[in-house]
Amino acid sequence: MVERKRPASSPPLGPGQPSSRLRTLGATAISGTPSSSVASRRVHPVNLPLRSLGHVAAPTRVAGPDNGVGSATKPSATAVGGSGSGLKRSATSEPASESAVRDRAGSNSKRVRVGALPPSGVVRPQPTPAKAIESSDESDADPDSDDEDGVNWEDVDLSRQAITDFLSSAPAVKNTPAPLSITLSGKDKKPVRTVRKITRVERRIRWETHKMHLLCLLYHVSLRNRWCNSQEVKGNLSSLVTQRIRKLLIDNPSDQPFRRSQLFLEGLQALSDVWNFIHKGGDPPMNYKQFVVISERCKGSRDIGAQLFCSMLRSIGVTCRLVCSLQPLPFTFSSKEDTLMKIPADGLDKGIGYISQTWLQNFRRNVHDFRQDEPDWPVYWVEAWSIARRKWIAVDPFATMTVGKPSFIEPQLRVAGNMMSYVVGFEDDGNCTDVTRRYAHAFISKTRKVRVTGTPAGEIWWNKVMALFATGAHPDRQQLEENELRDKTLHEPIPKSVKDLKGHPLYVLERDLKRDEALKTLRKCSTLTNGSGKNRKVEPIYRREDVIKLRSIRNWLRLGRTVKPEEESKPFKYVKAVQLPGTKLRNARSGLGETEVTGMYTESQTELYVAKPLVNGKLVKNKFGNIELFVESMLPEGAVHLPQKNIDKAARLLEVDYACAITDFEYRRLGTYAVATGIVVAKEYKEAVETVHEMLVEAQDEKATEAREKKALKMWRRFYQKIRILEYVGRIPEEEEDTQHPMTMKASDSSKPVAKGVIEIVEVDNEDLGGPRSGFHPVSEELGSPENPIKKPQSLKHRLKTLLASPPHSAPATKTTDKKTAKSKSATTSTKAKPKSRKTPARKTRGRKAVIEPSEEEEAVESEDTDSNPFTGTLRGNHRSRNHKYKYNFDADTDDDDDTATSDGGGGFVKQKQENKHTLRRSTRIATAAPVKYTFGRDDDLIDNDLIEAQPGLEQEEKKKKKKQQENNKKPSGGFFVGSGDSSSELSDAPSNLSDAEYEALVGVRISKPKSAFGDKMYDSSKFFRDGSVKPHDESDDGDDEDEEEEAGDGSVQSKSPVKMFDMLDGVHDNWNLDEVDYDTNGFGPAAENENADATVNDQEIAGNDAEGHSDHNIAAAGQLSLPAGEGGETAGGFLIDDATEDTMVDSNTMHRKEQTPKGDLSPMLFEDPEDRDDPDLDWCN
DNA sequence: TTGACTCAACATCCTTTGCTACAA
DNA sequence: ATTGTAGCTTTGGATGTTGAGTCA
Repeated sequence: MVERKRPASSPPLGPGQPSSRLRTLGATAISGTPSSSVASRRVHPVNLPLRSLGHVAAPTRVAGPDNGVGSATKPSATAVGGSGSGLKRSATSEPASESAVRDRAGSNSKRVRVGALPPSGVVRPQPTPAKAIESSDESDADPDSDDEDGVNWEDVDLSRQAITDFLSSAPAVKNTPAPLSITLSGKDKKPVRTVRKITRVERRIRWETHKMHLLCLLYHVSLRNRWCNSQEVKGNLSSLVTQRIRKLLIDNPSDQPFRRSQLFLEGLQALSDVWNFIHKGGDPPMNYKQFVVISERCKGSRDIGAQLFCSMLRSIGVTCRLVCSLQPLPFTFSSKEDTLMKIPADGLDKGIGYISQTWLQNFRRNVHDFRQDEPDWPVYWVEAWSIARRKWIAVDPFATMTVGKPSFIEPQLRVAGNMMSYVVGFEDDGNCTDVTRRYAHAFISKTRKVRVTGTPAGEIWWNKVMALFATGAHPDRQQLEENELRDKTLHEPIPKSVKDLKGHPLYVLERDLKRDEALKTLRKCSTLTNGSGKNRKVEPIYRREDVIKLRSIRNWLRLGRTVKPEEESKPFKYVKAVQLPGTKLRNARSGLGETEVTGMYTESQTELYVAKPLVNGKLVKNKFGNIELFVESMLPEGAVHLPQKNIDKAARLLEVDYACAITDFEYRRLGTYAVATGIVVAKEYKEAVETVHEMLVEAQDEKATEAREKKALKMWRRFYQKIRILEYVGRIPEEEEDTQHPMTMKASDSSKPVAKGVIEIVEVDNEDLGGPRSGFHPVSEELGSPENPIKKPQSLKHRLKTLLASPPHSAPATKTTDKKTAKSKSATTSTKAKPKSRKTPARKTRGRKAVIEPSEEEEAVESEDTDSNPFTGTLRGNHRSRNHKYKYNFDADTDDDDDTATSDGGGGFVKQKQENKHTLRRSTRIATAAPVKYTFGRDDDLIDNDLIEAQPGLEQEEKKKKKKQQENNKKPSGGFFVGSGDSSSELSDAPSNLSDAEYEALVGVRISKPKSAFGDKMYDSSKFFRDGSVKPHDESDDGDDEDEEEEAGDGSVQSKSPVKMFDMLDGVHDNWNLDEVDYDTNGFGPAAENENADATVNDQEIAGNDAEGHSDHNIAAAGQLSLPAGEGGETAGGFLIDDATEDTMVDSNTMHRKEQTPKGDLSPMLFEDPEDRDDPDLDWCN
């Protein structure tokens, strides 16, 4: 019935079973230690099948009509796990009565049915599977709580009888409809052998448990060793040592060494004979006091005896070690382990496939009551240092009763409860030494395999552990011992079995050679004879040192070596070729046949790879246009490897010959792909390329800094706005609420002020207050509604267009600007096609791709670019080409388009570099000043124009600023506009928690003083809101602008009667103005309306100037405008620079910046970024 | 009883130079 | 229209390892 074999009652596996003695003693250390927690984890899976049942585990296990295993096992497990106390009960009612199990199973019949579900593929109606599964899920709703609640693994009866009864019962299984017989009844077919699955998790658990147990045991021995040093204990024991024995043991340097050695051994033997009253059996866990008591009574186990023996030796001054053969739980799996139950390993319980009875018992039996008879081999003994022989003498006074015979101490077989795998000796100073090699007969071939040191990682771990206990107090002694142990290991006999030879570090069978291994010489050192009679086989055994590593040509190349030409036809051996599917496919496509075999070569058949040198200063690349550089020695002579990221951009910019350096390969689904790390260039270009690269990086950093500053400013701004709003709403006098105030409008959604609504406004607008126009916008724009999703990318565009069509105060300028922009765009488009018509720019190589040199045509285009007017379409039209050449990236480290890009001067590298250095230096300033100029809050094009417009002549500027200042004195300098001049004044004068100086301190930029955004015009907000909230337009426009998107998003409406906003602005009130006012509120006041008009002119002028020959109008413009500020400080030409000129300066800088940065980077920072809403960093602002 | 052998199930090694959608 | 880049998806056969089971 039971298909899965469970070994007949066999004693628990030796290796897995800790010594009872050690266990007893170790219980102190182990009980309640992680070991037990692991144990509980191991037991806990008993509960898991419940969950597994829902998944109906392993059909293969649920096999056959008489395949009781699958069905029986699982339901059993179910029952056990289902109750969570099933094993408990069976433990108490020993053996578990069949009826009890039946009852349990019967009461859980639903589960059992689920567990007995047919395997997948069997067409069989499943009785209420959902319910069943649900049921099982319910019952296993909280496996952890089960664990906590009560499955105490220590209470589980793991006796063989109980388990057998338990497993063989499970009547519910018998009563279960036989779904299993349908599918897998193979009549007389031999049942398929089921192989126990040992999952990786399970293996890992054992491995970790093993290590943990080792640590516990080590600590335990360490503790006992310390107790042995106790004066109390030593005092109790020293009286047992007779004078004769003392005389024998105490070294007399005047004697002959041999005699001294003999006397010492005699003394040890004599002392061993003193003590023979140690009883058999285990010791309960004890504390130090009990240990002292035992030392007085001299009654205890052999383990205690050995410890006291050690103490006794120390009491008379003999240097000795307390030696212990640690018995950790094994990490290996043995077929002789009595498997308790199989637990279906499904997706959830993967890894906990089996519970080993033996394994668990090893925990259980830590209790001294479970002690068995003493084995014949010790777990504790002593090593005494013979001064005369300069050697450690093993003394086992109680088990083997030997002195100086270490080979007697290892158990001959792996007897139950005593496997020698780790033998450690603790000296009186606590120094611990691993002395396993002294006692293990076959340390390399056998013992090594059951130690963690069998793997490199394990070796490292063990060395670390040993280092913890090492004092290094006696290096000479340690060195002597190490030599002795190494010598012993090297002289271990050659194994006489295939098993022991496998993986042996010194010897090898030819059959065990791996695919890429070979014997360089057939130097036989022994033979292995197998079988008898006609099956007798004799195999030669070779030395491992004769094994050499072979590699294919490609793999040697990976190591920087190439197969000698004369050896290529003579591989050391052939192996079957391995090709990836992708490679196969490629070969098939290209008509290449599959290679059947691969030649493998030894290192002696190879030589150092020497890359082809440069030819005429050009790198010799492979067919992919790259250079393979798996090791540095593969670098061509005269070339250098520049591994910096994205440095190829610099090389392309410089138009120097370079090649991507292929340093590795990635293996992916569809093939292997080269990994390029930097580039290879001729040495002479190194400095230039690196310099350019540094500049690119610098530009990138600037960009990042700018973004950071923007973000910081944004956060402060939101915070500041809210504070101001709060302050303001707290200050609005009752009478002022009669005014048509947007806030009150918003609160009441009518023109009637509602005093209490003010507070509500703040709350309602909580989210949107953080927006760029927080609280200063028409309600209709501020809040979205469920019907009107926030994100309406085109609405702003439309709005702006509307604005531009009939702006209240700067319509001509705006129109002009718009036209110009359109014209520019048009020109851009038309001229962009120009290079394309000539030739499509070569696509930038991407790592592995070959580098395509620019053609002459492109170069011609490039030269045209140089001559082109920076503000003409020609330039823009060639932009892509230049972009390809990274002309603009040089400055801004971006490849993005820039429609307002200006000429880079058209010079060569040096010139370009110098100019750009200047530019970069300026751009730093520009970057910091950039936030200020973004106060327009319009489309990028508009901004551009504004910025351009804002570069008037100084004279004009001066006048304008003066005028504006006057306006500022009259008008509210910030905040939104309200109908009442008084109230606006109230608002504008509202104290701010953040001064401009604070802003400056924060972001390191100079902030212009607030200006009036409205000039002399007074705005009637009631007009604005006369039709209630407005809904932003949602027209299909380009929608490119994120800011527009943002505006649209903010502009979503909660209004009941949305009206197209801009249609009713009457050219007086527009959102733009509101924006401006809002920005003014924050001290980022935009140019006044007149400015806009003037600026347009100035823009044209500047453009004209540029057209007349400014190679870098930015520099010119900036120089023109910024110099006074830089030199003259705050004033220049009699007006405040921070008020007006600085704005202008910023504008000019913005122009400059814009030409360097992609369009997207020009997002007005004072527009709320859509992402801000979800940005946790900004949450505190809300 | 032990070890060789086979089987089964995984784990690991070996291989060794794109494509596409989308955003700018 | 062009170009840069993120993301895709995680091969699959051979070999090696380990434990179960059988047999000599």
